[in-house]
Amino acid sequence: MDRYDPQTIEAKWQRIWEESRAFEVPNPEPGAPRNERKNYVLEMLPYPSGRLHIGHVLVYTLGDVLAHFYRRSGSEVLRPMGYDSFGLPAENAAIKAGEHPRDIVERNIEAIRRTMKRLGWAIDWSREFSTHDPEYYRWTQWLFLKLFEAGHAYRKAALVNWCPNDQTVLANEQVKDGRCERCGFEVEARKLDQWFFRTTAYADHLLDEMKELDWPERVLAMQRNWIGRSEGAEILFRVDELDLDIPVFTTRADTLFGATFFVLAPEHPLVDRLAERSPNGDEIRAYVRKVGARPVEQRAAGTDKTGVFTGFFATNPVDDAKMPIWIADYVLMDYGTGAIMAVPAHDERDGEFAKRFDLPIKLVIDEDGKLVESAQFSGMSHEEAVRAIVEWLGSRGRGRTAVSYRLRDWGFSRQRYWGCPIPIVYCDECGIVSVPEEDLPVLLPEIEDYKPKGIPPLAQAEDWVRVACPRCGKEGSREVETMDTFVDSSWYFLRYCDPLNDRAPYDREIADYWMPVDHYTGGVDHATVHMIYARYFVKALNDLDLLGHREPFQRFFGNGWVTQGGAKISKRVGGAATPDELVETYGADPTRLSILFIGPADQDMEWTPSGVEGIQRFLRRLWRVVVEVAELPRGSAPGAGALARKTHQTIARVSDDLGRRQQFNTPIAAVMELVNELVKAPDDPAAPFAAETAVSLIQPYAPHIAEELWERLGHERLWLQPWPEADPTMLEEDTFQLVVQVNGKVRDRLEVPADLPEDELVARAKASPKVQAHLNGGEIRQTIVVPRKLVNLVIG
RNA sequence: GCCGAAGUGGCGGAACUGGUAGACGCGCCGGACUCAAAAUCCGGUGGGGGAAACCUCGUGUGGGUUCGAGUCCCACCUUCGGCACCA
Repeated sequence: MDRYDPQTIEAKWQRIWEESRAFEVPNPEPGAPRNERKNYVLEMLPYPSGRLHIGHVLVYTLGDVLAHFYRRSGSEVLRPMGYDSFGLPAENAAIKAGEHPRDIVERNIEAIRRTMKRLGWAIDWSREFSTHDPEYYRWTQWLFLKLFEAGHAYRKAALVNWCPNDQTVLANEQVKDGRCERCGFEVEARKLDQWFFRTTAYADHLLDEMKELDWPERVLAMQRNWIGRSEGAEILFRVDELDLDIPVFTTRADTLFGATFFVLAPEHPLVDRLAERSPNGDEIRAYVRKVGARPVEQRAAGTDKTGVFTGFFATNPVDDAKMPIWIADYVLMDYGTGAIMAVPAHDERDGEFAKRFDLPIKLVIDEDGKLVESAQFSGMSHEEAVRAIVEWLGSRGRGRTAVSYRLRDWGFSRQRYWGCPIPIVYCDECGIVSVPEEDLPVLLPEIEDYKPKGIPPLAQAEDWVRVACPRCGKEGSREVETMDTFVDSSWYFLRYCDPLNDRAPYDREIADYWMPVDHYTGGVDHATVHMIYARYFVKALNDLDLLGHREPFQRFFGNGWVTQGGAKISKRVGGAATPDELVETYGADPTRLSILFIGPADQDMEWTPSGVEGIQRFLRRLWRVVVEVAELPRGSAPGAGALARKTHQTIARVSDDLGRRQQFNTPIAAVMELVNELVKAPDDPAAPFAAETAVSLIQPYAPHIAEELWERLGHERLWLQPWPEADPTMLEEDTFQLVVQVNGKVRDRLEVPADLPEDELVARAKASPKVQAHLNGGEIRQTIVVPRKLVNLVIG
């Protein structure tokens, strides 16, 4: 008998799958009815700034298991793959290596593809693309133009992180403790005109439409936090000297009588006017200039509060008290209205500020949470008072209920080279002009030096920048900023539906057929940014009538982190085993099984080689026993013995775990149990059935060995075989172990026929000598019978 | 501070709707095969007591509901994750 040799059989079956294009799936014919059996299985696409690591093996194997399971269960499965190949990490790696980012990225893609094929993942390779392909980003640009023309994309001045030493804009991730990650210089804030998508316009849609999603609660909670909807009121405060009203957002209208001063954000539009008319205008201007140079992220909590008095007063609408107006950087311009009423007694930050500048503190809520010193509202609870005060203000035209969000508009300009060019021309006459559709793609130009230095690198490509205005024909200049890579990944799942389309990003009918993604898998670290943006994109496209769906990802599975030696694996950690090394050492099937066997895939896990060794033992056992069974003469029907029942039970368990429970470790244990039983009884009439079933059930996890053994059992193309179905009548044993409890404690276990009536169960329970000993002749007050489980005798 | 998830043997983890706690695997112990080793196979393996039958304790802590709680309820502790000068 030959031994299990993973390398040989894996190469064999990978060649067969490739030659037969086993996992390609055709698109529907035009006009085809919607297929209820379609199933779009997708995992987040890899970022090719490096090679694959064990974390990828987990995600893509998990997707693979589902794809095989759903396909064999009768679904038409779409499972594509691509590469998120634009972006900063690739560009930084390129700068470091002195190479072109394209060369680095394409070399990595080659290596990643090879690794993916060695792991035997069942991917439809005919749909593969990279986001840096002009044929892809052409359509990224096209979609941008649609959004721009519909008013979803706009330009406004916004602060960026600026490193004065490197003369460049830094992404937030490149700023550590207020300093440039590379050179250590203190980061400054600079105001730049930049591109934004109006994600805030979708805040309520993003929130409300989450209800339809089949996502883990923790991920939904993350998105809710990120959107940060809070309900409160907008209240107008009068400034008599300036003859104007300043609106304020508050969730604590009940504390209005405790407001003792008023604060504006340094960027508030009224600040200039106040400075102009104020005796200490110079001081105000100096303060605003000073704090304005600090990035908003650096105005951190915990540091001493700073501020400046303007000399003006606002009037409290409830009691006409005069409140001094201050300017302080603890108030943020981009939340609420950029102005607050300060209630030092009941707000920690206002309290700190009041102590620092010796401002009055007025208590308006007592220990019982009731209002005091609040005129006719005194004695009310928090909820009552909020409602009553806002109503009172409303009747005088001084306030109304309002909602505020933490979510910001998505700033997607990047002052970098390696990204999708923004198809816009600036013209002195016409302003901001779209590049006409027929001129797409706007190709990323080749430039000498793409290192960042003060101006965006694309500005160096002068011939490229100078271009005739598409509208008036006079000389204009191209947009030199590029798009955030999250734009690329906000619609890639649509392109997979129709990746070769050269007339549109996708055919609407085809996208509507495959979408939404039925099963999305990826790291929870992308649960907010990427998955909020993708949801926003799909909703916006839906509103533009470019798509028939409003959500991209119906079901989401957030996989855990894989650690090795305690370190989180994101890049290649020294000493960590790579997927290629694992495949060479153990084989693809053992690697795939062991990563999913460690534990629940949605929790963090530690990868250790000892796990693979256990899996290898299991696969060798499987191999031996199946080959042994295959060589025996084919006997009679499986019958209804213990092994046949165990086999049906295993089918039911594995199917339920994969389909309903989304549990990926326990099916492996279930098949191991079955194989253990089979090893004990290879001569059982049900042995061939058990062997075939074990092979069939393990196929999604270990497709190579499964295919090889399937062939040896005299069949072919297991990957096309229907998923096994359990016979419900075979799931129950004809006897069961009756648990007998006395006062809830297990005292005996009796093997009894399954069809025994209840009174007989009780009779047998009482007859047990062990039970007798514990009954002690006492009177039985209550008898509980759980059919097919237990009898509990309660004595006094 | 607000929101969310999780605490079970030496280890990773099972136990789905309240009903035999510890499936499966790792490790460890003992045995078989072997000149020996590897591989493989068989048996054992939560703590305490007992020669044994068996008894007893046991799922982060303290209460509660229930005939019965790892599972439900209340309070607390710890760990991890998200948000956070967000008014």
